[in-house]
Amino acid sequence: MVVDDDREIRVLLKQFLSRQGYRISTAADGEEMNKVLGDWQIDLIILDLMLPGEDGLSICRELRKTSKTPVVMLTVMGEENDRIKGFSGGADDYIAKPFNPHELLARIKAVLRRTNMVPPASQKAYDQVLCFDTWRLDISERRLTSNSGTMVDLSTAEFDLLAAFAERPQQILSRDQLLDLARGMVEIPFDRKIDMQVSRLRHKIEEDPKHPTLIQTVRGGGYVFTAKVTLQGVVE
Amino acid sequence: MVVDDDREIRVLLKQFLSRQGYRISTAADGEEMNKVLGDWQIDLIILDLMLPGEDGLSICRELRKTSKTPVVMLTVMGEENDRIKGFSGGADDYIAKPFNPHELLARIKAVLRRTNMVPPASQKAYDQVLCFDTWRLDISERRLTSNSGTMVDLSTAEFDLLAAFAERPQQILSRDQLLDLARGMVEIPFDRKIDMQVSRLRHKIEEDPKHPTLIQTVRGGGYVFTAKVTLQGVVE
DNA sequence: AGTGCTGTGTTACAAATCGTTACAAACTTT
DNA sequence: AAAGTTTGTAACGATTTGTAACACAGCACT
Repeated sequence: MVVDDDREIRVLLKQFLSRQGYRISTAADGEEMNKVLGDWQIDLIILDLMLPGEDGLSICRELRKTSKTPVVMLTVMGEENDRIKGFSGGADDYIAKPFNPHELLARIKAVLRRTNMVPPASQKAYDQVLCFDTWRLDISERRLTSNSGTMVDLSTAEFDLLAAFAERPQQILSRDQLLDLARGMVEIPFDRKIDMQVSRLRHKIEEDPKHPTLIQTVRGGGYVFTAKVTLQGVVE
Repeated sequence: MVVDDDREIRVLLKQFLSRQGYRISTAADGEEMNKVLGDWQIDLIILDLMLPGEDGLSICRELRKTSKTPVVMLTVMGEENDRIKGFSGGADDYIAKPFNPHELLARIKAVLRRTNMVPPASQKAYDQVLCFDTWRLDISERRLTSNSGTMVDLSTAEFDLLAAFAERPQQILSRDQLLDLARGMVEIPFDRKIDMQVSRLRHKIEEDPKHPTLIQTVRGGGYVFTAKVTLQGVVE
């Protein structure tokens, strides 16, 4: 369960973690959280420290009196005191916003393992290879190769951006969405980070970066990955 | 968690108990122990009675004021008074040095059972050989061999790091997590230990350490073991 | 068609992060 | 005790990422 007053975070975490095989409930505050807890068996709670009304820390403390459900606390970057307080409130782990969803996933898995709960099905979800144009993008091996077999060095940001695109072809993705999907970050006004990364990625994968065919610009809207993407599962 | 000023005991107990399926943090004195307790959920503390600075007995008494974490006290052979003092300080059990690690394990299990905590899954899970790329990693024999049968010398740290990776493939592991998983240590700010160990390990297992395919860097996130890992169980 | 405004692409450079080298300290083996 | 090995630290180099500024493209209005 994801407890955060920021609707965008709730929606995006639900989408991301659902794709990893988890079933996600969401709540905007402590009251809603307790209602969900009353109705559903919850294996782990991702709880924002800064909530309106009752804050995450006291919610966590109250929860600890009656429940052993593991808690991963979302804090504000750099607040070491909040981190320590989170643990003293009974949290099992913490992660600072802005965060990379993959790191959150790793922490969730670690916490569940620590509490002897079985992660969802397997890592098969990660054994996917996405094929487009003359490229093969291996998500679990974090590798891009051309059809002829030669590997292209992609930086962390470039790989994550390309993965976000390839997983959602033919959808216009705003800069805000791309930042969140690829980097787990929140956009600030007039932010040009994504434009820079798109330009760099185009230089690595487009035949003619000045006239891109894979990643196309939607003026005022963001970018769209227009390549036809096919999923090539790896047979075991 | 193992609290003992004797580094040898810390390392050996960590290795032995890790092989039994426990995750071990270590501390050299009470101050370090409290730091670890502030950051991590600890199920049981193995605490040496004779510590520099504040002794184990008073550490245990202080701990008992704020925590129910079970404590197994390490005492000196023949000190009946220490044994009695240990219990009066709140220890849950004691064992005299020099001790048989298997007896310590039995006492740990007994204490955990008494406090209704479930030990981790069976130790069968640890009689395992993990295969990836052209390598075979034997966890219980602590050995890495190539598919052609030649052995590679790995130092303790290198082996533990590789095991941590191979047991959690496709998951981004932060430096903090790696330090904990592989070394039972807590990261200090701007710590580069893991980076150094990763570099050394890459030189031993990667085909081209400058363009690593097994251990990949996630900038700002840590490292991820992207090799496909298969479990080859050892037939009993 | 011309003009002005807004949005995007690119370049240059600075900042941040990670990889490597060298060497010292700690540990292990002979 | 000496030699060998492992680990950690500091500093420098390499790579990645972000920012700012300028150039160019697209769109709306006249």
